[in-house]
Amino acid sequence: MENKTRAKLLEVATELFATKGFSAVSVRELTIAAKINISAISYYFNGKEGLYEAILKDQLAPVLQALKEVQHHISESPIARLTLYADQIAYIHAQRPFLSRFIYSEVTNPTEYGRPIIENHLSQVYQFIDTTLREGIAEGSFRKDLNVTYSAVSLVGILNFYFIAKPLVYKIFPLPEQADNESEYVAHAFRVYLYGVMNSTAKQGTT
Amino acid sequence: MENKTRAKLLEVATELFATKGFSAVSVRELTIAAKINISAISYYFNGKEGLYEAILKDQLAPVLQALKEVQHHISESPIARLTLYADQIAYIHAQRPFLSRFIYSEVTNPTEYGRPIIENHLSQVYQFIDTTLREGIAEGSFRKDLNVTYSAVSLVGILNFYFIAKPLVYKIFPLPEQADNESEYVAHAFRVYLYGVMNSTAKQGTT
DNA sequence: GTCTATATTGCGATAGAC
DNA sequence: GTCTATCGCAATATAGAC
Repeated sequence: MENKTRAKLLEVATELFATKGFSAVSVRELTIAAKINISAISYYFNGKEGLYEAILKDQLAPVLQALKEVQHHISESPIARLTLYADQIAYIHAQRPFLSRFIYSEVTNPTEYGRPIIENHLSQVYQFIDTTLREGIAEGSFRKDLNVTYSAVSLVGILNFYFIAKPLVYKIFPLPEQADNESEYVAHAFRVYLYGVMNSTAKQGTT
Repeated sequence: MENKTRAKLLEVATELFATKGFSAVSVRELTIAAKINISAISYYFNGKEGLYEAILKDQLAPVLQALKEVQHHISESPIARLTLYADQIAYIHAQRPFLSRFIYSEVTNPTEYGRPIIENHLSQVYQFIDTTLREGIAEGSFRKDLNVTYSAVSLVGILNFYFIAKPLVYKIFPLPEQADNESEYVAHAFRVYLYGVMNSTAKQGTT
């Protein structure tokens, strides 16, 4: 029970920053929503920016973790490694429903603090995909006429876009909200992508 | 020479709103950057919000136009229609380098004014893709085990993500900035997608 | 650790002179 | 159509009482 105020503030601020963006949220709004005193933000986080930084760091922690995890599987095949990456994306986004909003916010409208962090994260992701695609091409699994950079962007786009578009998509196509559609979508999208980049002579065994 | 002030304001505000987001831009910042008087915003656009609305409307106009254009080609094959759509995306984004930022901003952190507009636009896009994919499946061009909703999201994701990630990608992989990489990317991504959703028995004639 | 009260700054908007 | 001056308000932050 030590830090109920701090915890409540983090919880409320995560949702508000995610949905409205950093600048559109005021500290008053935060403290009213969290039902805490206005001075608590300075007390615990040294101001609004400190609070945002703490939240961003917390949100991105599992992404860094996942990247390290994937790096430990260099011995596996390129396709297996990309599959592992896709699985982790589904898992992480299922755990953190606001993560994609923070990332997209920082990509489209970077904050001073967030920009270098996001750049570093995405850079690592692209390096990993780039390397893995090159190996897959050399190995003969992927088509050799692929532009590796473009293919890397395509993979990130096809896997991640769902998480930001989700509320909109469910508004347009009222599907049954089921338990684990994150991983269902990612599996589906990853299959489309794999079929799209694979060498046509080797097109089996991916379901 | 009638409206140099108004035009300059629109130009500067488009870039600033696109890169920083609506709330993070102040009217003072705008008028200093445009070297105009602070009262011009109210005079021409009835305030900051009116200015943003005018810009958003202007940015989205070609998207609506493109959707109407595509609807006129119902007689063509599903693949031809999706190809036409992809071509138009490349063309529109090449013409409007800030468009993707406005769209992503409104999707991740909607403004009061922008939300319904963007929802309507994306709804039309998804309806079009949904319908076209269903036809393609019925016709036998696309795999019949596709989840149509997921496949629609995947197409939008794979085609559009590049435009928002572009500055970051060029930072990570310093490629030669060439004239028309928008349509080059879209063509590449669309090919990957098509290979991914097509019926494997019909896999030729798409290059 | 929580509160009130307040300092300070910047915000968006506009009245009214030119 | 452009300007200066200023209004009213909300922003973040903090000093100091409890």
